[in-house]
Amino acid sequence: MAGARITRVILRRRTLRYPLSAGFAARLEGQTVHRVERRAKYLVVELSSGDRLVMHLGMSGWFRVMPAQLETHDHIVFEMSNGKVVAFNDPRRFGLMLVLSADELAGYEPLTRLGPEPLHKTFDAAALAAPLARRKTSLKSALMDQRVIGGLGNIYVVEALHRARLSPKRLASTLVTNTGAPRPTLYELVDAIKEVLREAIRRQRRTGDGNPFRIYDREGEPCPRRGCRGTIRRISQAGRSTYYCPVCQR
DNA sequence: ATTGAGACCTGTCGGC
DNA sequence: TGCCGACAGGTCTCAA
Repeated sequence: MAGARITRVILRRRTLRYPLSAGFAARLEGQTVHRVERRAKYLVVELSSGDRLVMHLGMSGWFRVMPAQLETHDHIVFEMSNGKVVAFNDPRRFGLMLVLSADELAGYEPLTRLGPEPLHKTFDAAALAAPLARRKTSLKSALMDQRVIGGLGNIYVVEALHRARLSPKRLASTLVTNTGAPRPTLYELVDAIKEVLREAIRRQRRTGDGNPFRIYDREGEPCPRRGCRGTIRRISQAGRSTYYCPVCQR
């Protein structure tokens, strides 16, 4: 899409998580896409008009480029001046699309509230220490909070905690000393978070052949850590499934 | 102010 | 085969 003009927007469904605003398509048609950026789990498309198209995939949203044919849940279709057709497919309709002016974007709370980007150069143990110290909840729940760190979801929190050998049930504040300094385990967690994300980006997609994760959705399987004899367990935390090894994650 | 539960939707899967 | 409940990658709102 970047560099091309949006020639037509087809709304096959006018409501995703929210109803699309009146004039949604009109504000997009005729605009050239200057760039496509990402902030946490939000996609932000900068248009020649100065407007921004903000999108979120929710749970089940994804894009197909040049689909052979449109399917049931292809709710929004972008036709581009370079001939590309991009379809947004989202069965559960937890996804989101809206057009904001630059000013509106700057004040858009879901974005302004977000915590730091885990792959940004300045993200480190010190950046996590303060928000974790304040929390009275589990480490798992704290990392799921987008104000603490922007862009980690259930799968990658689970994977990072296993890699860092940290129990998801541990109190978030136990990774920080009483003077507010990161404990050694917090440095390991930060490294683990960066690793799981970089690996996921390298892999490009969740599904290829089977489950690509070490822990996620592997209840009952042996812990993959070398030398560990534990069995992966599934528990529920704040309504979400957590997978972990009770033997090596402490 | 923080936290967890429930809601929003549809599809899939396992058990009976 | 068919039905039913549980569960799914996220976020918002609400009550405690």
